[in-house]
Amino acid sequence: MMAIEIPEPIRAQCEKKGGIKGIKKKLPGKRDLEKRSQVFQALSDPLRLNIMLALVEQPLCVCMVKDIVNPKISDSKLSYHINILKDTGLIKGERKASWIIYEPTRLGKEAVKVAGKL
Amino acid sequence: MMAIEIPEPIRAQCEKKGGIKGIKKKLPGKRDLEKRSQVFQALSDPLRLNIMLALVEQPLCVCMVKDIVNPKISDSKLSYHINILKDTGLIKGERKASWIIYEPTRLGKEAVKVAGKL
DNA sequence: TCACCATTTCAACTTATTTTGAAACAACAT
DNA sequence: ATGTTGTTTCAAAATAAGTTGAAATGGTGA
Repeated sequence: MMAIEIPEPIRAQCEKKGGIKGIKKKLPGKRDLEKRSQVFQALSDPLRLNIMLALVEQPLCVCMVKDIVNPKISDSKLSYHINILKDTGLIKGERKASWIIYEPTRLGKEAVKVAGKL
Repeated sequence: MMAIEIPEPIRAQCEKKGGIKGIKKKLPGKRDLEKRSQVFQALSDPLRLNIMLALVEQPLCVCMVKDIVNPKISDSKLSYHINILKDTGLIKGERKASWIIYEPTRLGKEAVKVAGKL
C-alpha cells in the first residue's frame, strides 16, 4: 500500500480543477467530438487543403481548380475530394451555366484561417 | 468555337489576381501542405481530439488520461493514439518517477485553441 | 435531335489507419 | 531478486480512405 499514487504536484493541480470529474465535465460530448474531428479529417489531405486554399483566394469551377492544383489528376479523383469538402460543409457549389462554381462556406473560411496559424 | 469559356465574372476576378498563375503562386508548396495536413490528420480522430482537450486543461499521466477519456479502452490503443499526437509534435511527455506526464506543446495549444472556433 | 463539355457516380482495386491481444520494458517497492 | 504497476512495442486482423477507369448525368449550342 502506498500513500502517493500519482505525482503529487499533478494530483494537487488536478484536485483544484475538481479532479478527474472536473476535467471530464469540461470536455465535449461524443457528438461534438465527432463533428469537430470530421472537419480536421476533411483538411487532413494535402490535396484537399490545397483546394481549400485556392477557393479562399477565389471561387472557381472544377476545371479551374484542376488547372491550379494539378492538371494531371483525374476528374473523378478531383470530384471525390471536392465532395468530401462539400459534405463536411467547408465549401458549397452553385451551378452557373455549364459550370459549377465552388466557394468556401463561413466554416470553410474559418478553418483555413486557422490552418494558417499552424 | 466559343468566345466565353468560363463564367465572365469569375474570369474577370481571376485575371485581377494574376490568373491561374497568380493564384498558384499564393499556394504553399508540397512540403508545406503535407506538414500542415498532418496536424489536421492528428486531430481527425475524436479520441485524439479529446485527449488533446484534456491535456490542455491539465498535464496528465497516461493512466489519468485513460480514466478521463474512457476507462475501458485498452492501454495499447491509448498508447497508439498518444504516440500519434507525440510524433506530430502536438504533445510531449516527461518521465516523473513511475509515470510519464504528457502535456501539449506550443503547437498543440495553438491547434486546440483553433479547434474551439470550429 | 445530336454531339459536346463539365462534372459526377460506380464498383473494383490499392493503400493507409485502427484495433486487438500478447509480450516486452522500465521504475519502484518488498 | 521478485512482484507490481505504468507504459510501450509488435504483428495480425479488421476497418476506413483513396485511386482508377469506365459509364452516367445534365446543361449547351448547332
